[in-house]
Amino acid sequence: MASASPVSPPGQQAPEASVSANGWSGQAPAFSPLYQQIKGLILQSLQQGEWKPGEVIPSEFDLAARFKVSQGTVRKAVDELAADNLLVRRQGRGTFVATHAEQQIQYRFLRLMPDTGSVDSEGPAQRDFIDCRRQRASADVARLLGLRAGDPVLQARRLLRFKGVPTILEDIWLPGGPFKGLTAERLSQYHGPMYALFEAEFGVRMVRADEKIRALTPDDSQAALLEVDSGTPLLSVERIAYTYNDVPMELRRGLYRTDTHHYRNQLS
Amino acid sequence: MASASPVSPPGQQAPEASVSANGWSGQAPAFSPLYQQIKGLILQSLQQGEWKPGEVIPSEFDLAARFKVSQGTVRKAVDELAADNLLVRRQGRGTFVATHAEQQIQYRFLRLMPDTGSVDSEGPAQRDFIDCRRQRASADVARLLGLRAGDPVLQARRLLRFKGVPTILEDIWLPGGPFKGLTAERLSQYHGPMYALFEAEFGVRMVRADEKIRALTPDDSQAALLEVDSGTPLLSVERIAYTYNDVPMELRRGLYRTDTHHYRNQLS
DNA sequence: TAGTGGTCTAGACCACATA
DNA sequence: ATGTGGTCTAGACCACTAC
Repeated sequence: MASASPVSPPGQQAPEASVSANGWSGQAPAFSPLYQQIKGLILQSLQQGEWKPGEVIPSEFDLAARFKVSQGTVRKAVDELAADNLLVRRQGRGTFVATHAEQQIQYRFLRLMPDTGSVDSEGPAQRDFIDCRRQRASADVARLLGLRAGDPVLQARRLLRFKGVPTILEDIWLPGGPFKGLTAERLSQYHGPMYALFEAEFGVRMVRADEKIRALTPDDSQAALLEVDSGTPLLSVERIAYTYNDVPMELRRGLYRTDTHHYRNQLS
Repeated sequence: MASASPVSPPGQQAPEASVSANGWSGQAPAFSPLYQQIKGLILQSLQQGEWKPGEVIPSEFDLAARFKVSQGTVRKAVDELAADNLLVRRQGRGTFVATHAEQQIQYRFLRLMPDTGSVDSEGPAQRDFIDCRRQRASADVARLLGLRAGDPVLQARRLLRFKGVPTILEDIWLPGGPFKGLTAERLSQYHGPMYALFEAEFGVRMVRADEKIRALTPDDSQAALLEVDSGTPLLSVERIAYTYNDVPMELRRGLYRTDTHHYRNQLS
């Protein structure tokens, strides 16, 4: 098997460093540090599913041999991928592909916290799927998901209750292609983080997300579902979740009650 | 001058590694990696003002000599401090102490963005100080600032306008001790980030902050100042800003209009 | 030209996990 | 006992900045 080999960077003390021409197909900077190239190659393997979420990846020495670089260079690449939350290092055990499943934190991307007590103390959320159907993307949904208006999308609405109190009402849009075969039944049967289901059954891994937060008052149907009256101010959270290479894979519009919870953010 | 020297970690190939006893005064883990100890020592120097915001710190080799470790170990310590935004590396020039002044980003901790256009395109905010006075800390302000109820605090209220539109109304509480001598005049005269003023005149550097976000409707006076009617939902942002060692130094309660702006957050 | 941070390598030893 | 990641060192060379 032909093992991948990084572009030789200019003038390091490489034993058999060769011509400076490189084989880039993209328009990225012609020369990037070796460890960045290795990072890219590992990313590619992750993307292609060579190692699945939750699995170990080869040891640093194995990767170093495969890519024909030193272990220290692989280490730096892996360090960055770990800092990006794509890999998780565990001393003595190995390096693992990050996953939304089997995690301490139930919802990695959910920033809503109870005002008193901890996330664990309120126990698992009760989730009711209200609706799930196939439809055609509206102009704005298409734009946010990188589709064309009219492309097939899945739309779902669900309500999350904490300690019985309806707290989050979410509308979710997924591109039809990658999620072909997803049904309302499957969604409501599944217990565990939605993103873990996406990983396991559709090979779609959400690696980062952007949120835009506003305050607004709900319409009548939203108010009824959240059991508040229609003048109650709520947090509106629009999330776009991305898989590798900044490809948008989910649009989520949530309404959060903030009478007993708050959205927490850490700045630095 | 006696140069600081880190504790010898157990069993590395240190030429003159000595007894395993160490001189820790705190209750931190008895043995931490060398680079963590170096990080602590650098942090201490930052804290004591040995290098001021915006200044260069000594080169990695100089620090290595001072602490009697290798340059690579200093590098790892500095890397972490740079990752924490306490230091800024600039290739070819040196490593600098991070500052809230002289930065591209006007407000490092402000997450409110215009819905259309960029932060720059709307120009600098117009800032009106409405109020600034010395008072005694209420129970909850004291708790959040780590003071006792009744301790002296400074309280200020200001309004930020973007393109003339009143958008942010903030109440700010500062502990009286560290900010002794701060006056309403000084605040309103100063043009530039508030945290830069704190650095320059009081030696207080804000290094991180926590925010709790809610939706609510304003009271009449708040509504009047923001020029909205009192049923308008607004974002409530409670920020606690910390200096080194997680010491709280500011409490800020902001009301944000989100009709033309939104709060942006990036998850990963 | 000199000095800084940035990259890459190589080798030693440690801490931790598993069998 | 073996293998993993974690720490530490040492030295070479590169890229950028300033003088």
